[in-house]
Amino acid sequence: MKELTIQQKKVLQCIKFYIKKTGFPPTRADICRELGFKSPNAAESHLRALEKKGYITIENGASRGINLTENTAEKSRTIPVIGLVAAGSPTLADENIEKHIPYQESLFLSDFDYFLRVKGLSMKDAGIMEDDLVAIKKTSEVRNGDIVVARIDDEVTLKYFQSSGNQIKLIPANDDFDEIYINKETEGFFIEGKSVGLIREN
Amino acid sequence: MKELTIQQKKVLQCIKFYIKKTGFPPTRADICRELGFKSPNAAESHLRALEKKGYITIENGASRGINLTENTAEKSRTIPVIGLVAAGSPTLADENIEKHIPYQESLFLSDFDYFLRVKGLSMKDAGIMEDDLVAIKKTSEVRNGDIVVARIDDEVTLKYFQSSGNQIKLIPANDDFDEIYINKETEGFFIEGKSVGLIREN
DNA sequence: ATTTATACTGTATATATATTCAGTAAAATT
DNA sequence: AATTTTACTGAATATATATACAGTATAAAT
Repeated sequence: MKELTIQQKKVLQCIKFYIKKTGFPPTRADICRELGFKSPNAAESHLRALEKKGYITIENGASRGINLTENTAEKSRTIPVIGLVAAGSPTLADENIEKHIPYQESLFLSDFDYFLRVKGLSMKDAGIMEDDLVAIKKTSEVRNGDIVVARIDDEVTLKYFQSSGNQIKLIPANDDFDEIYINKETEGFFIEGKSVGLIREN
Repeated sequence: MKELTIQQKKVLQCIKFYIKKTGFPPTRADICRELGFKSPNAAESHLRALEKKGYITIENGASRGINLTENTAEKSRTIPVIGLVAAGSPTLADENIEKHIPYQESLFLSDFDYFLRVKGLSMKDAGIMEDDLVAIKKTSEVRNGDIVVARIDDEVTLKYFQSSGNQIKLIPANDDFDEIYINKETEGFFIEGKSVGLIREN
């Protein structure tokens, strides 16, 4: 989608805000009032620019006939689901994104950046099963006991985090798996984020 | 909230549908067209009735100045969280509702009626831990292998469902718990619903 | 028994609103 | 260097729209 100018962004924001506040779109005059324009044609031409760039549609002849385009409307944002593949980091790169699912703000207590699709049963005693979606917040600030997404070179795993001094222990929640010991300064080691919630689709 | 008449419901539905379709509310004339009225005053008086009963607000003088009230708008519905208490059934009675949380339609593949707050670890090997929220769809049509909410008199439990002939087996996912055997015709036995998903807040 | 609410038709109208036309000026693109 | 886009003011206007007023008729509430 074509980039918007600063003014066009302001007008678009104004429309979104107006709809949120009142439940219906603004008139040209409303936009002028909100943004300090003195001519309705200022609003009109911005609207036509937004239409041309595909951010809104305008129903000609109808009052308040502004409609936000699907990608413009924030009604239900979507969040990416990333597959936990043994080799390759869970970045937000397109090739790793499985799909997008709608989500509600405040679904979990903390906000988060993506869902990780769990492979394997290394965390089964923590109630994390194959194909579960773990909500991950991107951060490297984690505490002992947190369930973290750790990357060692190209290997990515979900484990309990435990550090003492310079040593870090990555503990699975399954007796069939072994603990992993790493030094904080080990090259190629990185904490991608931590789990803040979980969703399972039966 | 005061009950609506059949016609008023139709008008309200018409408004919702119009907004969904176009992105902005209808005019009086639009409503007349949709519902076959011949006078704009037919729409006008219905709108005033809906306003009086609290389903919409109308901004006087503004075109398309209709705003759906919070409880009317389905933007983000909330769904009740019911505590799974050993004695007492998970009905939607107010006294059993812990809180309401916002949820997004299509969060899970199937729709559901409430969240059940899990107590105990009888389903831990199925990845269902204490305090998890299990999305429950109210139904008595369940299949073998489904995780169901079963009620025996006042006792409510979450278990795997397994039936053969007239006998029903309720199987826990934890070796420390015993299976429960019941006859289909046993008095006081009832399937409240089945699990269609799970949410965990860390 | 009387009032109020429901459920409309039909006409009329003030005004809210989209939209066009005529300009000015700076910035970006070709 | 010429053209297009951006970013407005200012005025004018056809029409889209809310809304009031005058009726008719039935059902529900007080």
